[in-house]
Amino acid sequence: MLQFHASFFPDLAQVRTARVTMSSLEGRHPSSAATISSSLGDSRKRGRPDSARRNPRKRNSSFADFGSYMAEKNRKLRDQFETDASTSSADGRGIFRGISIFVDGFTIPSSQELKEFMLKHGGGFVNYFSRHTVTHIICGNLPDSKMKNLRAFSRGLPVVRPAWLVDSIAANKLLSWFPYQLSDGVNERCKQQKLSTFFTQKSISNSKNVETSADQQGTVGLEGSSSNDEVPKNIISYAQLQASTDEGQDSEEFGCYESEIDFDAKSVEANDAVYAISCSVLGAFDSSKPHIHNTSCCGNTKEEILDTKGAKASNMPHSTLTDPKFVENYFKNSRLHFIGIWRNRYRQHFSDFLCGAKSSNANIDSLSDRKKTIIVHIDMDCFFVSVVIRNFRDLFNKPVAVSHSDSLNGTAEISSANYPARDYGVKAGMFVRDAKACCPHLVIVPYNFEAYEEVADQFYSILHKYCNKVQAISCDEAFLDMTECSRDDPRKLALMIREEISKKTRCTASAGIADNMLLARLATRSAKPNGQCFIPSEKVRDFLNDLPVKALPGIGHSLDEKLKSRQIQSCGQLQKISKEELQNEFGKMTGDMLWSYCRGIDNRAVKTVQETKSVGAEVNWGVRFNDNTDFENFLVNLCKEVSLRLQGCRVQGRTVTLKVKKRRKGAEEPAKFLGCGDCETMSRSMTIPVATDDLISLRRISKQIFVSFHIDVKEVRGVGLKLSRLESADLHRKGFEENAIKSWLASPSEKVMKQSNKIASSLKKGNNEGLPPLCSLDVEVVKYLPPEIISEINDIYMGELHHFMEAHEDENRSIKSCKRTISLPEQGDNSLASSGQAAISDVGGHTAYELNDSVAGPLKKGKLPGGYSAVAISSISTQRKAQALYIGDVPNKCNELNAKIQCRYLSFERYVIFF
DNA sequence: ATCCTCCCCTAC
DNA sequence: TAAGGTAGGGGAGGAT
Repeated sequence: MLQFHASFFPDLAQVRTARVTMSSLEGRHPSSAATISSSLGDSRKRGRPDSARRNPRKRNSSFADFGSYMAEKNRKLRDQFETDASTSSADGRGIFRGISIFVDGFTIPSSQELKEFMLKHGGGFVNYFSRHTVTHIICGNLPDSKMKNLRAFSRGLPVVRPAWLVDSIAANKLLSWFPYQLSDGVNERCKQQKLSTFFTQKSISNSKNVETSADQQGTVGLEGSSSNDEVPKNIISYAQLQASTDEGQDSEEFGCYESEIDFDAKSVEANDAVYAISCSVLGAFDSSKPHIHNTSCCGNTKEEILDTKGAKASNMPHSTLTDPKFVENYFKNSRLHFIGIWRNRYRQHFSDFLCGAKSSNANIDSLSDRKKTIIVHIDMDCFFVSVVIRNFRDLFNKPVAVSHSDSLNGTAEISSANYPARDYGVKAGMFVRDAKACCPHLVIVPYNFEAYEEVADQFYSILHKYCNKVQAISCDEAFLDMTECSRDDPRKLALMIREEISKKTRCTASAGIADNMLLARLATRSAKPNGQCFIPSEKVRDFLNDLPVKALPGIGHSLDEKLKSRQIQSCGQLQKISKEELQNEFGKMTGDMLWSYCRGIDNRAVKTVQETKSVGAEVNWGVRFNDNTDFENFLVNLCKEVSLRLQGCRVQGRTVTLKVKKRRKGAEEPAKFLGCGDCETMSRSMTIPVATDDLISLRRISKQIFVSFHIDVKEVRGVGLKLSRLESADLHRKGFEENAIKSWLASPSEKVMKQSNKIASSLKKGNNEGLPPLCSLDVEVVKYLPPEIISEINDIYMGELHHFMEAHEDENRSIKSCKRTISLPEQGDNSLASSGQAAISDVGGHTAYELNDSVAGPLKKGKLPGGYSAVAISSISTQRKAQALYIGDVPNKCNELNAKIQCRYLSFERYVIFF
């Protein structure tokens, strides 16, 4: 049985249905329909009980450390900023004293540079527009429509070109801004202000933006706009939005609604007090300053505007054919990219917390002796929409969705839709045209990625304050292990957390509380939107019985279809199938998961730290190539991106995987503009013995793999590059530098060492100056290189390499006949057995083992330099002797033959092979 | 038996 | 116009 507690929303007088979804931050697969509904009432004027007003974090709580830590961190940041500002302005002449700018859109100099100018010369700079703090708006180019909107909300503030600041600095005095003001150049034919003006504008009329009369300024305000009557119902102007929020600014309480669902009402009778809070606590909270909220950094007061931060005006064309910076621009604007990389960002941002909580993983892994866990799952409600409209109360009960474009016939995708929009059937992943067909008055708002980050940071700061075992699932979703907080009722804690989230972010969150992660997550699903649900263990069976299998995490479209074809739709039905049957049908692990999950069994522990196993980048939109040059340019940029991400994570990878989407034969142009359409996906990987993050290596390897696909570049619709088998870059570099070069090359003469370094560095620079003479090349190394590399080297030697190799063919044959090979030893293996599988090490019939005792010694003892578990061996043909070159860690059980061959290639790649 | 590659599926 | 990514996990099948 479900007991529903009242929920409140100031503008909703009618009873609403709380829809249930799997997630608030939807992917492309729409979630299932509602299964549980709750009635939500109106409580516009309801005050909060005292218990809810008090500081949610007890002073003596075990979480105090985290709260204090966060507060201290913020304070330090603020101090740092203020110190910077005061120091800087002391140096400057203070010509901008009293001036505070807000930079809108792209400018030259950049926003960052302008900020530095202001700081240096005693002025102020705000990231978010506020009429209270900004004195001048600085703007480069803006389309007419946006200019008009800008004027509307600027309410008479000067909108000035950046040249005003630059010239003032040059003149060493504050010049009049008047000659620098931007004309709005409003097109008289275009009287309607539309929300669409917030989206990318193609035509930017810069030439118009000069010399305008002062009385235009400030007269295009919303209120005075005669065009308002002409605005269609489904289009709301930015200025209207602004005005509407202004009205509410000083008047009423800022409300939100909340539903509290307790799966078992009886079981919590003893906790009536808790539920008394839950009934009303979120009914309303003070919002006397609804537009002003403290931010987590710098302590600046920000006032946010519904702006196009996420869909910043740009007139760049957007496909690989037309935009040389396509990869970069693409990722800046991709919502899926934002979602995808968010966890990495979180790891960096909250690394202090993560380090502090590192040990918690180990402590809870042993399931047998641990006490019953209490898990809380928290998920923000329709995050992408909520964040964008959080300061626009009038939009709360209107259907709103987030998308890149509001073009009526467009194929832009809906990323997130609020509940009123969902009531019309608007779903994430829909094209805007279809969404508008469902809901003609749907309001489309642009992304605001900066705001998402800001709110996500606030969200996690709050979570860390209450709990030290937080597993981040995404920017808007997390698990908390509350087992150690048992002295507080977890339901009460969940409520306090949600209340604080609502207060701080103006967005609502839902929570699920249960014994394990699976049930907590399912509980949240029942509680949405803006509610919480507790599932006591004795009610799990009832809860699950009729639950659709699709609702279980891990069961997606494919598995759901397979189960449907076997007449299994609910967890109750799935429970009737034996584990063996499920394992036979779906594989061991999947079968096990199905069997456990449909019974509510989940032994996963909340993991505060998760190891990165792969890093990659992929683009499957806007990808079109005319020729190989196009493709290669794109691939280089993709490699750059991956290389940077690897460096950002301080890891390097050994396995490089290239994935290419190729237009399927006969496939038509995709319905989606510049989409990839119907494709075949091809993927191939190459494993190298030494991990890399090097752009040149990635470029070479990825190109080599692509060549092996034999695809016409005109057919390519998507490309992805990923590195796995990651190793720590720091450890790798340390091992490489300290053990390899120094230890192995220290023994030869200084001369050799110097020569080696010279070659290495010249190769790194990409020139061939200082390359060894052709006759010093080890043909045995070169011939194992991929053909395109051979070709490249051949070019370096002006075509002489091929002749050289041919000339040595006979000699090579004779050498082969007497070649011996070595194998990499197994751990603890004392012998270096001859495998006969590949010729790797020698030119003169000697193996590394025989030649170099400094290698053989440690190997024999099973003890390797630098604590590494194995060595890779390559050849050095200097003085026609083979030597072993220690190049790093090779996994114990790697494919030896493969490793040897690739080792040669890689050695060359990494320029540590010295001829 | 174990590992590897190439997929596919899933969640966000 | 429009930004269809990222990463983890597991299964199938082949190599060793």
